[in-house]
Amino acid sequence: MAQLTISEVARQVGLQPSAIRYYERIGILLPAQRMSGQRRYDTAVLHRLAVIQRARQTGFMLDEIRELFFGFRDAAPASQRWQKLSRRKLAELEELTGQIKTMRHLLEKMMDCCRCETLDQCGRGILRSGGANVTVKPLPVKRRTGR
Amino acid sequence: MAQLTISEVARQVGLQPSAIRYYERIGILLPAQRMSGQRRYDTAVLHRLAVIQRARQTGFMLDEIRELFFGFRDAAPASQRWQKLSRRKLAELEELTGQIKTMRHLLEKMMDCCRCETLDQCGRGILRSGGANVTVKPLPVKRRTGR
DNA sequence: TTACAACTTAAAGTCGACTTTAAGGCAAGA
DNA sequence: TCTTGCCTTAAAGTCGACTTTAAGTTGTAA
Repeated sequence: MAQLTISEVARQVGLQPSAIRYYERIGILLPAQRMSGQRRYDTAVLHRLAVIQRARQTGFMLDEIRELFFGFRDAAPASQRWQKLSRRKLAELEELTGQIKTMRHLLEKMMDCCRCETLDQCGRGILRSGGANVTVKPLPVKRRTGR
Repeated sequence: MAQLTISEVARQVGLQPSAIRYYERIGILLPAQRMSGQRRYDTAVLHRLAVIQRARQTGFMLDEIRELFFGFRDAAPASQRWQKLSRRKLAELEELTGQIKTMRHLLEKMMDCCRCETLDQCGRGILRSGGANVTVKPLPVKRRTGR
């Protein structure tokens, strides 16, 4: 079977080689065999990385992905693993959706109703409506995360 | 007018004193007056912080908040400032909502349709359906961010 | 006087997922 | 032999919003 170098694998799955080394280091990819010190992969790693990418696409963090691979008894079928993790993740996503909806409502109210001349006035209004002691959940809206 | 210490201000707005010092350092709060070295605030700072909190609640990052305060000609009314920034933020939130919807669809498909025995099989399936080269936008689903 | 609480600063640490850097190894081609 | 190009590692850097730590200051109470 064809042995792939790390950069071939990276190219095929759309990652940087450094990301693949990182995955190995934190234990979501098993250590690759070496040919005179260099990693050589067979095509099975592409399946593994496809699963990792799919999991990342659906909001899983790397330690949840580790759980997907290693957090079950060995015989547990893939479908069951996905079931469990997906259920949890869907709940998280629903909560997140709710938070975003709240933010949108607030923003729209702000846009439609704010007639303030100064931000100080604005602040007074927010304080009066008791809106300042609502706990702030920063909601990590990352920009330009793409490579 | 009553002069507040930093921890009184912090308590009233639900922040840590260190956060307020941080805001001053990065320039979204003006340097406070000092009484023998210690910061003393008058109640106007509460309005200022209310605006900051409201902006954080609606997804603004600290440099956007700086823009809200200092990124306009001085005479620009608060309502106009909110208009501009909110329009932008709403667009961002809509995009985010779309991303989450995509993730949910993928997750549900995974839950309903995956009959795989092994994750390797899963990966093969994902590869076949061309799902691995979709660019991954990590979507920072932070957990336990609240103190 | 001594203890204490609350403040000050600069610098470093945190979280997650990587990337970048620095220093070096190894094989193929000119 | 030397260069080129790809590989290796460990360690440090990045981003955002803070917090924590270490070391020192100030005012008040016992």
